[in-house]
Amino acid sequence: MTSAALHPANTRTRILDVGERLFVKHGYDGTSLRMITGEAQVNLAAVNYHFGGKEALMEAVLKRRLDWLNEQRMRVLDELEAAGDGLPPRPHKIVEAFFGTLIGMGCNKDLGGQIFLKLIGRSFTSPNGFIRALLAEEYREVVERYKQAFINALPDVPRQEVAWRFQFMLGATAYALAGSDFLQVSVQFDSDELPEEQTRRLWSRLYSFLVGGMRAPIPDEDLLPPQAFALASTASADDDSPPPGGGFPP
Amino acid sequence: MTSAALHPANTRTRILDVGERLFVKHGYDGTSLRMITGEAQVNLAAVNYHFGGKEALMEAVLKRRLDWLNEQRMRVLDELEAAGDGLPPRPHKIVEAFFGTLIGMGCNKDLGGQIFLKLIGRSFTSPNGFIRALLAEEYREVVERYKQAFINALPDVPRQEVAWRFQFMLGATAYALAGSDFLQVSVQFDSDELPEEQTRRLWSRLYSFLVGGMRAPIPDEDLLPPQAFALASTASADDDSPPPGGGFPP
DNA sequence: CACGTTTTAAAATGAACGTTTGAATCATAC
DNA sequence: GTATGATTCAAACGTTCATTTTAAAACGTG
Repeated sequence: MTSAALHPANTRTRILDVGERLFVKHGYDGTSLRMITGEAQVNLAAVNYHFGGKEALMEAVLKRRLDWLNEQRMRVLDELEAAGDGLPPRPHKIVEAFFGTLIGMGCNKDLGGQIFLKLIGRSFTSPNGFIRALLAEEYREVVERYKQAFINALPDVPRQEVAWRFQFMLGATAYALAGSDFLQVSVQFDSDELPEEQTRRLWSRLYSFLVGGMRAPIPDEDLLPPQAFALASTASADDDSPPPGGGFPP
Repeated sequence: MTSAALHPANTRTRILDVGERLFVKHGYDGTSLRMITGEAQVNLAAVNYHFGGKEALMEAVLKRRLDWLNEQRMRVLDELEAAGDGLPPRPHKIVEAFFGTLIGMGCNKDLGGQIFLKLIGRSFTSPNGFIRALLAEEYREVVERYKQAFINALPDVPRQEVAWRFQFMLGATAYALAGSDFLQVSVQFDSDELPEEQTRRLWSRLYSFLVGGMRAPIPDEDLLPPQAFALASTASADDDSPPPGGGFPP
């Protein structure tokens, strides 16, 4: 008799919750089914029974949140366009609709909270192809619609440019969410601050940064990169000499 | 006799080159020493002999590029400050110095090219603690100096704000470099374009986005996030009902 | 040529991995 | 009470992993 009574939910949900947390902490490859089932206090075979395998579990973990998120995003954009009397929504409102909806999930434990924000932030650059493929498929419809909304809202900006800036915004957001140690070095957290309060501060700052980037002047096509581009002479990156004595080899 | 004559360099460098490429393709956890030594056509034990182990190999792969990159960054900022007659460099020149130096490496095969850009882009959010710790240590000095340069260049922007925007810029850059499939869906590449040309176009677009974000108005502290924040009623993310018939369980 | 460094080869270690299996257990309806 | 289907369980499967240990072979250099 394992003490399942201590836990809030059934086996399936417990696996999803623990899996979500451990996939964030150690990555997909770095998380074993034994770690998950051990912490969730369920049997090892339960994952295969309920989901069919490790990949299918990851898929279920992601879809549980993404389905809700993308429905919400569609609904918010619906309302935005309905309120405009035929006029396209302003760019900053579209930014708010797409990214604000995501960040908002960080304040709601029932929606995964900050754990899910980290998971989604890291999944975009996962080395596992099936994760990126799943995300691309889950996001395709929503991204297509929002991209069109941006294009309509910014008639003077070339379509290509809009697509790139969407990409940059996604990156700045995903990266801020992924929350590396790096951030904690470079940015001083008020350590006794609630996560929800942290998330709100993050949002106000991210929001103005994204809108600022989205409204930037169209880049000069002929802009030349700095001197570092295409320099070949000063580079001696390969070190063919043997390692210094005392280190390896022994 | 394995055909070592086909390869351009010695064992050490061949391991570093193949390791760099495979760590990008499959991630650190997803790359085995057998994959590396097999593709590099060196003995399995060579990694342990030359580097001491898998982690030490990853460390060597990263340091080979980062040492050069950070020296270059220091040098460029030196020149920028020397040319200013006591005046602090303009913000957009600092952006160019920090991120342009990085992007420029993508055009130089001897410096790792786009492979290294992807590696560094993904390493920041790696689930492996020692990788993030290594990056934090390698970047500490340079980031501290550039952050101070930004603060001097933007006397009206609070220090905290500068740190956050630095973080956002890093994210947008790292994410653009990590180059998920997502980007290739959302952005149409001219497929017969040279990687160097791609990198130059990326830079001009990224540059204007970053500068635009850096110059955005200071965010309103009391900005309230959209309706998605702290909503709890409509959420029913947990599905405790058994899976539908036909799927799992069998 | 001789010597120390580097590379190769093959084998073995112990641990951890995802997955499978068949029996035991539980809840529920007859 | 017992039959039934869903769930949980302990145990084992075969594979792969990083690492270590042998030893001999190839190499560059004084």
